[in-house]
Amino acid sequence: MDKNTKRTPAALKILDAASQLFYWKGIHSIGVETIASEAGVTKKTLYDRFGSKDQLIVAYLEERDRQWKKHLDNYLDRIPDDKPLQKILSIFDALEKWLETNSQRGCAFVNALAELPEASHPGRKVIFEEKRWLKQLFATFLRHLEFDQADEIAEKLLMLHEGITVTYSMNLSTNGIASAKETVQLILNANQ
Amino acid sequence: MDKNTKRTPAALKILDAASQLFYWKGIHSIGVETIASEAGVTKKTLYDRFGSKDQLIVAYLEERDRQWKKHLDNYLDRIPDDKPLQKILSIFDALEKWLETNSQRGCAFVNALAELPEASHPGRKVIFEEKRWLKQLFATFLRHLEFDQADEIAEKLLMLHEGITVTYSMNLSTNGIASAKETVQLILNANQ
DNA sequence: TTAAAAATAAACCGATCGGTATATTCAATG
DNA sequence: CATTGAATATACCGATCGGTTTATTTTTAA
Repeated sequence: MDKNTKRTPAALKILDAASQLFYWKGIHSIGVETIASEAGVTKKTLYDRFGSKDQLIVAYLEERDRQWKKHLDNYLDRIPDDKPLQKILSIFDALEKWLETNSQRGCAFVNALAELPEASHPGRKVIFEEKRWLKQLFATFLRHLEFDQADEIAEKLLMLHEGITVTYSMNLSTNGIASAKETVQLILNANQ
Repeated sequence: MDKNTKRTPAALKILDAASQLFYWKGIHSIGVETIASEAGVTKKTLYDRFGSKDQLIVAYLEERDRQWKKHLDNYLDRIPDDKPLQKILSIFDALEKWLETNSQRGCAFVNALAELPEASHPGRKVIFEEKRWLKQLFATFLRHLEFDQADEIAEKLLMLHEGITVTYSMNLSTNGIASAKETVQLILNANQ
């Protein structure tokens, strides 16, 4: 957000176009030429603002991260801080809505990781950090609930989170994510 | 396998090289030139045997499917047919070993789907069919166990299966897949 | 108002992409 | 032994890749 206010109008259009194209068509199948023309902008402008395709990829991932966290906050903020159980459940509600509106092609981070095998690519840091962050968010709420082994349970919840996303994108979750939420309840009940 | 016995030696070398390169480097970042040279073979031979890169991609996915099912059978065959519960659990044991030895970079099918956005690409059929098959395998064993709603529970198990794979590839499953197996037990106990 | 930053326009670069052509050699089988 | 399928070697194709260059115009702030 701080980062976005300092972006020029053309940079915003580029990031917008790149986000859609990268997500829906894949990172490597889309060329900078396509992104520039889709954004109604010159390739020169793209390179002046972002430096390289790799840096644009990083910006795309960071922006996706920002949007997901903003979306998630809309859900978390409605739950009072003394209801950590409901906070956890609301993460899955947020995910459900997110999948319906922004993620018909699966998790942008998982997909991007598939296309970024080089250990040194800076985009990978963004991806790993995003998942680690979510796991820690689960763990924090679990600790408030005074669960033993908060980290272990957080791991299970994260697994579910990722599993839903994959199956949803393959049209294998026939009941929306209701199945997943039942399993969440099961895990929480079992360890309390 | 029937398909593999009729493959020429060069075709086998090509498929072998392509499988490794596609899985570890991604489908679009690897060119046919690289595959041919890695296989110690001419590009002409590659095109004589596989026709196009897209058809080679399909062959790669079919071969991966064959190998996973063969690996899985090694586990399932050890369990007698009148123990469907243990059959289900052995699927997750098979997955654990599979992840350790063949899947450090996540699920080949999920990754490939990320790179094949076009609805008409024949590789997508292979991918969807693989997941649908696994879900049905779960459902079959659950029906033998006389579970109500075998399909719904199969869905939950598939979610776990996919979730493990994702978190494993991101080094987020600190206890191997022990956490996942606990959740499997939880699901099975809850619905019996 | 004026100077700097941002954006346009368009040509250009070497490298690589997937795929083809032609001509030659090798290996197996009837 | 002859035929045929498989493989090699190599040059080539147009298209596209990510990225650069130069020159000009527009926008924005001090």
